[in-house]
Amino acid sequence: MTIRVLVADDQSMVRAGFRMLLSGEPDIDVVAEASNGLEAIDKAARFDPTVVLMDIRMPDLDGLEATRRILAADPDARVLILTTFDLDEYVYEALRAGASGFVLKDDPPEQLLAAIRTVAAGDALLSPTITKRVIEQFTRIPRPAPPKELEELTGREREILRLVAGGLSNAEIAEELTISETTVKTHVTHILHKLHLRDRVQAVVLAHQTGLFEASARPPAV
Amino acid sequence: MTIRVLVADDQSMVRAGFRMLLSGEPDIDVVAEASNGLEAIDKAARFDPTVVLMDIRMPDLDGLEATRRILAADPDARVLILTTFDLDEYVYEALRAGASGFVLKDDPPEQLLAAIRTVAAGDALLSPTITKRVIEQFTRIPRPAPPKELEELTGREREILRLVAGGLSNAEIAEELTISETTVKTHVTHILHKLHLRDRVQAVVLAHQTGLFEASARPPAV
DNA sequence: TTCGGCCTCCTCCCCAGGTAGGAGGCAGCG
DNA sequence: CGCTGCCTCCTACCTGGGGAGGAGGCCGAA
Repeated sequence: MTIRVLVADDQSMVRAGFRMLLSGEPDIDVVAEASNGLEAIDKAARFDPTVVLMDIRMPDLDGLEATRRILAADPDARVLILTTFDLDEYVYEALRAGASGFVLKDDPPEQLLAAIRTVAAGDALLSPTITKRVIEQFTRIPRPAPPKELEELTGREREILRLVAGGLSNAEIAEELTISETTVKTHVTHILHKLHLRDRVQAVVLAHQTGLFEASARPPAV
Repeated sequence: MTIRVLVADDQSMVRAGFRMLLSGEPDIDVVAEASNGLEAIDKAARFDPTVVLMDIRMPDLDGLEATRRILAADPDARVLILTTFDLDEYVYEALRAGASGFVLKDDPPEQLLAAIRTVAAGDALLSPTITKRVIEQFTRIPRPAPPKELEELTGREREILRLVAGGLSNAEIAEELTISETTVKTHVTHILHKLHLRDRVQAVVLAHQTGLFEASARPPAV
């Protein structure tokens, strides 16, 4: 099964470069090109590529917004962001927009190919320099002292609170912990009562002010 | 310049496997082995390896604590964490402990080799499946990296956002600013769209993480 | 003057989230 | 043994919040 690629970049030289690079790979086909965001959305819909290689800086509509819209239309679409600059803000933006990966145009060709295959396989990938920064972001932590009332929470409740503080909905939390949404609601209700809070929004505020969120950001449980 | 590797894993078969795998690489030498955390710390100090391949589950002292201590002794040390299960909830803890990367033992050999070289070069790396999870975690949560969109907010919108971040309901905000609740809703809707957020909960998370919520610290009444 | 951005307010509609109340399973403890 | 706390899940109900869409007034820039 060949990997169908859409190349979206406003510079024709870059597109040509990718065509050239990818033409040497038997398992990868470039099925379309786009020179701006709007075109990318259109072609993505019409050619249904396995992977969209997306530049960020493009006329008409930038790659980030284009990514958002493509993902909105087809949540299963995979977008691999290409960029020349390794500016942080774009990374976070891109990830939040739903991109599956982020590579630099001057990464070595084998890395680019590997990235395309990785993303096509449904995994995610960041180029190493980017990974490093993401990890650094992720890692730095403050930690004040928690109010004693927090201690009245059971282990499970604290776990739930952490996820609530991460901005997750009850449904997402349920999926995360593989329990029913009803159960999540029960826990949330108990948390609110114990902490004398009105709604989850206040719980988020409290969690962040006590540093509980940063202190214990937890991974998804697959 | 060859890459000097220390392999720390309690299973001798795993150590042997790595010796075998790495012996085929001219630029990589296994200079020492350790079968538990304490030994790993000791050998790391004595052999000064370029990269430490570290298992998490080990007797005496687990890989996370060993990583912390090695990093404490030598901040430039590079530790690449190995794990068997990709459900390992220790990913984040490992990163926080200062590990440079995280790979699965059953990743394809080329990936493992690439990981070692990447880490040796001073970059960071997560295996694709792990990256995917980190990203998922990362994306549903509005993240730091002050989104430039924050600047696109009008003065009024920012004012509203601050109050939202304080845990106030729309009605309370309306009263606070002596405008109608409808107007507040309109502003909130605009804020969410501009920042690409789903609901006010995520807005609160974002506001707190970007430090936007400084002055008007009005915690939810205990 | 016209145009666009901002602030204000409205209606109609839907759903996620919170409340109330109950219930079964399980483990630890006196 | 029975009691208690925790986790799990359920139904039924109501409301706050968010989406969509429209609208009028004010002000500064072109």
